[in-house]
Amino acid sequence: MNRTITPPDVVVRRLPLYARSLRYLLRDGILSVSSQELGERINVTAAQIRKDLSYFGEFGKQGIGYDVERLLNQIEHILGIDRAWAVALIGAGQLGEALIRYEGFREQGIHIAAVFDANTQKIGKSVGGIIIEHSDSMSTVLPQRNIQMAIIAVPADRAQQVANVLIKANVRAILSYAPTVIQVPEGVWVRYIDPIAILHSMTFYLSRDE
Amino acid sequence: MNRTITPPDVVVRRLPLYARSLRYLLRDGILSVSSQELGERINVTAAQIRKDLSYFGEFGKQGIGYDVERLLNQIEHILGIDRAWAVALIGAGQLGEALIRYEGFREQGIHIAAVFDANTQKIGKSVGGIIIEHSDSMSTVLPQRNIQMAIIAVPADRAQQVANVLIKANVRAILSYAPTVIQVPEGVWVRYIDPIAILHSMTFYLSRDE
DNA sequence: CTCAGATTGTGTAATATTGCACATAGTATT
DNA sequence: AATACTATGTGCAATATTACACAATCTGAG
Repeated sequence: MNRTITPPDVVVRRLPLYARSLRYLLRDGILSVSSQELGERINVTAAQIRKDLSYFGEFGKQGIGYDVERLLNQIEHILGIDRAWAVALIGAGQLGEALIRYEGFREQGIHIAAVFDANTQKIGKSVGGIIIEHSDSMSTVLPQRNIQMAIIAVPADRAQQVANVLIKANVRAILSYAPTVIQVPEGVWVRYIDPIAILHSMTFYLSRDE
Repeated sequence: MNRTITPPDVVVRRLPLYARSLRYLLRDGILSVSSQELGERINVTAAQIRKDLSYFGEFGKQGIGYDVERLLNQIEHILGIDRAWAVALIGAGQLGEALIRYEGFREQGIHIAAVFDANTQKIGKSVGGIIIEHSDSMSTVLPQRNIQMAIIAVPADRAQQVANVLIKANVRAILSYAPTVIQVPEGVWVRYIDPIAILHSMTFYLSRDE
């Protein structure tokens, strides 16, 4: 029985994809789905889906499959996304502004609750209904608003300093758009969005066979 | 000897990180680096770096380490990023515009050579010096300009259709920002940028210990 | 020219991840 | 109530990835 051991991170990373696919099924009025069908939609084998889910419990019915709405609710509960999360955004440049205006975050329970920038010109300015605050106020504002998650959208050479402040202010999950690896202590999670690295890894295959 | 077998994709994905770190070292005037030092900067073990590189050749000197500039050049050559790549961008919305204006792409040899949108209101408009063209012209324009790589920045429900057209037009590498899995035939590479999925996978750990 | 110190490249072991395949259990049909 | 289907949950096998550890090799000092 898998349920007794902690799920590998690869499994945790797939759960949001399962959840999203189930949301689309639900929207399309599909009430029931098999691991086979779900897998075909997201290019994951049926066995993998079943095994992944087995880390958290038994959610299907033999001979039938999964109740879409029920499984979605269960996964959302497992991930803790059955509630909204307050997130801080650091860096209100081109990218930062685009992120603030992106509707997808709020729709999926990601609530940008604070925006910080180091440029005094920008402080007090409102973007998408949110007032930009000065970076120096991070360490007081973050604990006040109980923010545990942050998005870094500053230049690479400032990312580590920003992360250090975040960590001191008890932020424990960071999504960084800065093209540099951030050092964090045990217990803090960092993930990266790195389009250039992705494109550069694909050029390998394009170069190869031509 | 590793060099005789094709490198696993995990290895290929790490190469751009090695390259970037080397670029930073070079910029800082550091001429030589050991696998140990390089690894500490990007949180990869020294053995992993050495083994990864061994898929492509021998680049270091025993007792010394690696010549930063030389290794960087070699990796850039392996990845095929020692030249510029023409990339198409599909979708000139909020996100698309931010991507066009992002300097990082051009600096790293990613040359946005065409921008398409389905909205006739936007056609002919110039963004960041590039004229937006109509999506219908993709199938003729892409082969003309010999574009093999594309970035999808359209809503989820249009992503698959766009991908289909791209593939017909011989695009073989796709970076998609749309929150949905795209089906592609053998020989076409797809990767995703999915900040919501990333944040949702981190909330798992935050929920867990509180 | 020899020795000490450093660091690579890699065979092999260890670990992690994925996939197979089947007993089990549910539904539908007759 | 028996049979035929279907699809789950999971033990185990297969594969993939990472880490270890050491012989080989380079440099520099004396």
